[in-house]
Amino acid sequence: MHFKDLFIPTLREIPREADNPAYGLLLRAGYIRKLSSGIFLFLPLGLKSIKKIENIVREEMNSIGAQEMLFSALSPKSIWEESERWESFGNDMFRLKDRKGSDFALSPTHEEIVTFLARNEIKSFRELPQIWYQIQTKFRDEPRPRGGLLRCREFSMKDSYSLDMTWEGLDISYEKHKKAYERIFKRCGLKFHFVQASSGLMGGKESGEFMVLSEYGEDKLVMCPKCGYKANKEVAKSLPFNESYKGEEKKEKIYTPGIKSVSEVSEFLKVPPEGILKSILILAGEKPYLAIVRGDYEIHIGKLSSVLGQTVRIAEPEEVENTLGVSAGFVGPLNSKVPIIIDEYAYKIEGGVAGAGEEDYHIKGVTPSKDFEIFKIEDIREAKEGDYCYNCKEKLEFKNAIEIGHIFKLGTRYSEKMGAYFTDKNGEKKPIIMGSYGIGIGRILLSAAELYRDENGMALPITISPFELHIVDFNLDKDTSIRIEKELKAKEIEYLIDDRDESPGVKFKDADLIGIPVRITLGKNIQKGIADIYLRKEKEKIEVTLKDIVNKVKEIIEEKKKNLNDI
RNA sequence: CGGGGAGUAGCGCAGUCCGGUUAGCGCGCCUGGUUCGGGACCAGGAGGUCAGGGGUUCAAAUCCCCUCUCCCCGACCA
Repeated sequence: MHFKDLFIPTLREIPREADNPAYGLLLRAGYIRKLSSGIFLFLPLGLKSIKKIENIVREEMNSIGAQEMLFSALSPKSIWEESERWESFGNDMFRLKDRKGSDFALSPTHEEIVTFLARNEIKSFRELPQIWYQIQTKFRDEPRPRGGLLRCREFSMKDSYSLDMTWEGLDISYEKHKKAYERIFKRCGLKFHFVQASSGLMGGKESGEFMVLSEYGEDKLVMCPKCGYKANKEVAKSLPFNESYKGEEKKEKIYTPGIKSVSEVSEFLKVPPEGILKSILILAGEKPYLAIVRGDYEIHIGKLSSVLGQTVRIAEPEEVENTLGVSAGFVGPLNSKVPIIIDEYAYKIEGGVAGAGEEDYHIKGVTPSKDFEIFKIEDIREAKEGDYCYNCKEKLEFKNAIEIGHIFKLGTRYSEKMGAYFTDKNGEKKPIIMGSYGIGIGRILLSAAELYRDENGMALPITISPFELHIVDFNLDKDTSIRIEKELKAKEIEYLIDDRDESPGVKFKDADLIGIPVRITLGKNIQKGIADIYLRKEKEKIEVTLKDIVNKVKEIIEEKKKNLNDI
């Protein structure tokens, strides 16, 4: 391919909208353009990369027996009502009406659609298991799109769904996906981590995420450098960095007018935050609970949701007053009217401070293990910087990361709600056991750009680079160029030849920016029968005779591909 | 949804506070010439509803009101 024949609008400067370097590079290198917040156009180079990524995904999905399909982007309200997600997706779902006024969604994910297909078509255990996948555009009306391809409102995703008849079967499907994902990301040249994750809105039993470390990532990873424990902060278990609080156990009610927050109480009563029982009213559906954590921690809605088996939210101030008859800030666990879920470390407090459950009063000397009735003792606090590893007590590391893949064991949530049942060997009707597995295609590109960028541009892994070879041609000897091009074609090397009438500097700068991993320069050395090979990432220059150059390049390319593809 | 910032040529920006020639600069673009191993040089040139709408004024990029778009931060932790 000739540079002139491709639309590659490179930019000299970083567009102002680029909020992270990798995104800035993709814009500058002419891979993508933004149409609107969180909505992108893929230009020739970007599309070529995306297609290569998709093909790797396809190959690996097919290798585990997954079958490619294509579902619809539009979906009717009715199936979302069946799963009760028309509500729970809330504003994140793009909705529209057809001419008759019926409601539709631009699908943010496809569990409902798969379940619809499965319940209509899968009748017998003989038809199971199945793994179905597609590469499709998803739509999510993100409250705040950002980072270019990081968080989009319209984005391409590979999503697959496993249908099994047993829980053991689900475990196998999950493991298959995990292995396939590892191969996919390795072949795409990414350095990644597999971590425990939360299943959030999807619902389900177990889930794991594939993460690429990056300071621009939106997810927080918790990692133990010693034992290798890795988890998303949303589910991370940890040990508090300080000892459990022991205070005076004599109870004393203290007048604390207007003193509400932990920091205010801490200062006013001269008690450290870890000696304060922070009581927060949460609602699981209609049902209220009091969640208690140590004052130096935050409660974690996700963990609470999994403890209670349903989505919970923190009550509004008015709801607090209506339910407990006291304003937020003085809520306390003594004589609580609602069941108490206490964090395992708040439970260890002896003689701590809590709200008195009475306006403008706090109470000292509270010991959870003696003073009030407890519904559950659980880990419901958010891990924080400074905490120690639950397993080995090493200090945990907190790092930002980009989520590139997520695998879930869904279980029977969708099949039961939507009626996807099969008949087993014994003639019994059973819900299909499902799994759901996603990969963000665009995020792979962005992550690669992030991982392999330098001050001049990027150096994409050869497997996902739009081309394998970039030729900077100074047009000094047409015959040689033509001959080399012929040879490249014969050897099936994907090349981009820059024979534009531009100054050398411009061509080199563009080549560095675009990031094709192998380059040859056809310049002055041609007269001596020599051309230069330059390895973009390694920044190595090799001089080779014109006679051997194509063979040498082929060798390098094959070597690079082998390193990534051999698993 | 709340708060902050921004919108001026394809891109990056100045000008706006304090209204007043023909709205500038760098890069890019076009023409001609010279160059040609790291974003070349010379000469000439094109390109603007100053986000949109309304208002104030003799006069608005500049002041006021409304709308749209984009970016950043936050979103109930008592």
